[in-house]
Amino acid sequence: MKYWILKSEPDVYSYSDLVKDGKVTWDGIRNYQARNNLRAMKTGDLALFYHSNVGKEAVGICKIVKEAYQDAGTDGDWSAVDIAPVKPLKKPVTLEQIKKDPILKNTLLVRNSRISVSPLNSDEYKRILTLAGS
DNA sequence: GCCAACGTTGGC
DNA sequence: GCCAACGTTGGC
Repeated sequence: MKYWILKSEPDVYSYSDLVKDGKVTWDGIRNYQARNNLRAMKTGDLALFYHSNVGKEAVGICKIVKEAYQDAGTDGDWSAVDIAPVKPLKKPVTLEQIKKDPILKNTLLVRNSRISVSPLNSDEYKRILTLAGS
C-alpha cells in the first residue's frame, strides 16, 4: 500500500467536484516525474487531495480505482489513472502546518511545489490524518 | 498579479 | 551534450 498527494486547483477541479462525480479520470499530467508517480500507483492506494493556489490545504482522501493507462487525450507517452473519493478530512491541513511540521517538512510537496503527483510514506500520511483530527 | 523555481526546448 | 531562453506552476 502506497500513499500519494494529488494536487488540483479547486477553481478547476475541487474535492467537492470529485465527491459529486463519484469517480474521475486523473489525466492531463505533462510532467515526467509526476507521470512516473502515476505509473507507480496500485489499485487501492490512497491519496490525499490537495488544493493548490486557492486554500493551499489537503482537504480529503481518495483512492486509486484504476491503475495507469494511456492518457486518451494525447498521442504522447502519458498516463492517466482513475480515482474515487473516500472521505473528506475533518479539518483541512494547510501548507503552513505541513511546512512547520518536523515529519512533513521534507515531503516532496514542500521541497518541490511544482510537482502535481507526489509520494508520501505511511508516517507522513498518518501525520496528516492526525493533524486533520482523525 | 508578480516572480522564483523548475522543467523543457532548441541552437550551437 | 551543454546551456540559454522560454513556458509553466504555484506560493506569496
